[in-house]
Amino acid sequence: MPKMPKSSEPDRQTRILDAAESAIAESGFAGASLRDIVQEAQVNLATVYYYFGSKVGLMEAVLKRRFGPLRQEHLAMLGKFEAAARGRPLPVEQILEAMLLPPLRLAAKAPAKRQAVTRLIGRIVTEPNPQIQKVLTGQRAEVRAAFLRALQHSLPKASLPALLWRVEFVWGALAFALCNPGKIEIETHGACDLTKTDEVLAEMIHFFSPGFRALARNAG
Amino acid sequence: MPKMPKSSEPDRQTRILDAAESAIAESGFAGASLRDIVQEAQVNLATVYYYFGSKVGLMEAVLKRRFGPLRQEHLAMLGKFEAAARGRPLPVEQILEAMLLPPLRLAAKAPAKRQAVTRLIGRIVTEPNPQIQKVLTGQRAEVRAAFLRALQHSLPKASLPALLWRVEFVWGALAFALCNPGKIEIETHGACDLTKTDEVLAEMIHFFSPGFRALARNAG
DNA sequence: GTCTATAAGGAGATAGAC
DNA sequence: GTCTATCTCCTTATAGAC
Repeated sequence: MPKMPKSSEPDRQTRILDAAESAIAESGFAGASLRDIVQEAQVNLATVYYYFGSKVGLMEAVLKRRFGPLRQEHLAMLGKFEAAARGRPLPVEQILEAMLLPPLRLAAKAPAKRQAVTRLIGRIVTEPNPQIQKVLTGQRAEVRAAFLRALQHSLPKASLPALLWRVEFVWGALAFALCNPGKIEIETHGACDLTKTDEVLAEMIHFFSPGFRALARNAG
Repeated sequence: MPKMPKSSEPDRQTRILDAAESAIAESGFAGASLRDIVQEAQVNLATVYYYFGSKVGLMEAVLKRRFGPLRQEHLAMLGKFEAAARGRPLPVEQILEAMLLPPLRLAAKAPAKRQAVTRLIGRIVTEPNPQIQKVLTGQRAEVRAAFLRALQHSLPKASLPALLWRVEFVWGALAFALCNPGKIEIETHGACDLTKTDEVLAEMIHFFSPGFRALARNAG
């Protein structure tokens, strides 16, 4: 049975992953240095190599820790809705909720970690490095395919490119909102608050669903 | 009269800016190294310091070269539509066109530079470094304010937060689509092609305008 | 598992010759 | 304006003691 320290700090691997997440958020994957990371995590430099093998290994572990569970939540939520619908098409509002709510919940975490988690999303989205991308493209494709299937079922008259573009646009709006934590709040003088998950979710669903429903009428 | 070499390569400053743009696209602001940049630009390391003073100075120059003109195009296009409307509210489709077309045009540049330019947009969007952000926040605020005014004029019943969120969502969808050049094309097996500016513009306008128009009816 | 010590090279920046 | 040479510090990574 692994140790569970009664109080204070998490174990070394977790501290390293947390620190790495912060460093990536601040400086990107290439700019994040192991020395900054081990200082913040209060571990020795060699500890990183013992647990993660290399810098790339650590980066991959950082991504897997967050995005593995996220993928599962996406598929689980969509599956729950589909099971309840018993083969009938889902309303686009439900499909959007299954797309948006898991990442919004992830972003509503404890304030100390919130900025690191959300900015990590932004760093990934814009990272062309193949070694980093490879960790995520597989599961991204799986999640996108699931949502695309649901949308095609609900909007049979819509063309495939129209749906593909719209899925990209929704991901983009979400990623952009998430990866600028604090900035949107400041620039809108508090009118927009990303931590109010329910409000943001409602706003996004109200904004996007008419654009999807328009595809039900004409061939899009 | 400054030299204009008859053929071949642009001048040193331009070569450095181009190379820096590529390096930022690949590795981010922190990860881009001057040594990689000068090698690609085929200039001596000291040349960077002669023309740009420091790494930060070079980064700022890279941003200003692209985003100064972009801001002007945004305001010019919106102003043109508003002049033609003579005080009457603009259709949301026109406001969206003025938001979307200038960046889409920028992204449709010569193939060699296209990826660097579009990924630069992504890198900026996700960069929390204050020194980098400071270069852009001012003009971003000006452009956003202009579009917000136009939207409030066209949709007087809409609440301010509803409009602010929607503007963020549109920017996000655009930035996300732009900063993944090539990836969307591949993942959709060619169904989505970012270089077809007119198609992408039409797709985005069709997707977003119903969500704005919905605000004309109810208080959003 | 955790540490010290160190290798081997890359980083930004500058002085000074031409 | 352009270049060489160099300073100083930081980088990833590893060998080996405990």
